[in-house]
Amino acid sequence: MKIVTWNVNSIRLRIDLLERLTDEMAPDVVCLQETKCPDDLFPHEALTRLGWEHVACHGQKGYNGVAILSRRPLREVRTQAWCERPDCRHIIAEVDGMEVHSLYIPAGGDEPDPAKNPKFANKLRFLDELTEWFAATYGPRDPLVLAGDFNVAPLPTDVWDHKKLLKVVTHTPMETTRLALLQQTLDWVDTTRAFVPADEHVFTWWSYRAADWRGANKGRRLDHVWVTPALAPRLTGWEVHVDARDWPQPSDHAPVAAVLAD
DNA sequence: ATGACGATTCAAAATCGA
Repeated sequence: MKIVTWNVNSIRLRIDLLERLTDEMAPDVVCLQETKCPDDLFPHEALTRLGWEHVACHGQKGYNGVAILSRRPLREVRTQAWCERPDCRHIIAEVDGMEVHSLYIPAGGDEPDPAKNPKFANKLRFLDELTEWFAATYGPRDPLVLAGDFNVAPLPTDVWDHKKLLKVVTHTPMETTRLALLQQTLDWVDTTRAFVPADEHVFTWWSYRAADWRGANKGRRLDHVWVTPALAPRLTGWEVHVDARDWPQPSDHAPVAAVLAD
């Protein structure tokens, strides 16, 4: 069972890249973020042609949007709203005895000060609400997968320069401490870091503004697949499909995979 | 320090991303 998460940055614009992802990564489940597509315009027919017969989507016009694509049937599809906002950022479905969550945590704007920047305040509240909800709703023995664009780079090696980014949104202590609290709720296993030592850099996002993204390599690890301890013994592999950042008209995020034994 | 890019939207310039 291979689970991929990808911030696609427009599902309609990048449907051909989703075909390439399907071919090159051969996932069983794909969690998408930033689909930027209302549900009535979601490209179901194109996805069916790619073999994605089971699709759950939760989208709106222009912004946000999440989806789950699956080879096998999805059950109990539902969505979650946060911070009393209409944003489409969280969809949940059961597949093969697991509950899969596709999650898009807010970016948070530029200024990392909740008193000055309402978007950053909203991001912190979003993280706090998630933490309270997971702690109240589930236990570590529930078989859960939490995958998505968390918009937080938790470890010093999850950014290209830890010191330079401490005051940059995605890597501030206000965000990383909150993400750590979320991780503690169910003793979530960060699947990429189950394989890559904490002193090694891993990135999943590179800005569109870099002239030479690969050469400069000023990346951040914003995309994550977490599993509960119930699923952790089945974890057998990981991948960041970095080459996807070089596909024609790419997303600025690379797909991230976790592999679980069947 | 600024801007660099890219997607979307009542279709031109603004907003958002991170």
